[in-house]
Amino acid sequence: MAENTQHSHRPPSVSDITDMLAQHGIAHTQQRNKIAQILFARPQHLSADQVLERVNSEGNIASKATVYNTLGLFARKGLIRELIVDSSKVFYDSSTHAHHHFYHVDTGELQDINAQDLVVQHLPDLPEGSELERIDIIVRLRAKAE
Amino acid sequence: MAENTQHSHRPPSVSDITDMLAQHGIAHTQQRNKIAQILFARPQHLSADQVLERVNSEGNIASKATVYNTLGLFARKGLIRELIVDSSKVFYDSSTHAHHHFYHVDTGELQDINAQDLVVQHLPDLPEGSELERIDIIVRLRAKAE
DNA sequence: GTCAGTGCAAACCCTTTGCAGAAAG
DNA sequence: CTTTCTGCAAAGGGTTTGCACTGAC
Repeated sequence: MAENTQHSHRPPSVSDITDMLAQHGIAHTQQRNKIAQILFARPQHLSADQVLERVNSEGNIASKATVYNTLGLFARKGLIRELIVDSSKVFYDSSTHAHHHFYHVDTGELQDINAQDLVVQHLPDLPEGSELERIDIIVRLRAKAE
Repeated sequence: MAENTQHSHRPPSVSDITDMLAQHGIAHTQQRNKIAQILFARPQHLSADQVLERVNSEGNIASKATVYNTLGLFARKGLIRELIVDSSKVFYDSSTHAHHHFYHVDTGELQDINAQDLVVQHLPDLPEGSELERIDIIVRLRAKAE
């Protein structure tokens, strides 16, 4: 049974990937499969450039345009999450469940914070006519100056 | 007495601006003064482009390079705060006191949330060797689909 | 055969930089 | 005078796009 999802911490099988794409209404192609395999190998935060590099690390699988287009598609379809943390590039998070992030400003490294470890006490009333999309919490860290 | 600061909600006078720059170790020039006047006229969130436009709305005061350089300088010196909210551009917040933001994803509009209206219940232990720089909370909103 | 997906290169846009000239003290 | 700041234009870097080609049903 193909019950792995992007929430699992075990690498999904090829058929899990196929199912995952299908469930989100995404046609599967060689390139999309490979990109999904890389993303969902484990919970991680990758830039488009890093994905491109890994996709083609063992042969030419996908072009830059396809990687960008595919990451955008996956994000729109809810398979992955765009993280806006750094003004110079976007990161893609292969975990979409509610959680937050440490961001090491010196290294550019991202690290998960479990949702239950960082709870918002009381959300203020939302402005008229708007509804909540999501709450992003970024805890910015720097190397400790001893 | 020039007691207005960027925390005030009353537009600071010219001499307040001069003092503010001096207190942050920034030499004052015609361009920097004008940019500061625009930023601190009221608490607001402006992109570099918006600042550029306003600076030159009544005559050529500063070039694009100067506006970018000055905003970067002000942010490094702590007069203003860089907001990373949108992958396409940086916003500068003329309020540096602790507070958070609503972000209307449809319109790109930013709105303040008072720090006391959105409290983090318990911060998880920070990773070894790191110290807190700051916590950014962005409440992303979309137009309500009625 | 049809239509969606892909690849390439060029375009884009925000931002940064190099360097010569201007301004401030 | 000397040093810092400014302006211009060009370069930079991540991302998007136009369009012809490919490939899957």
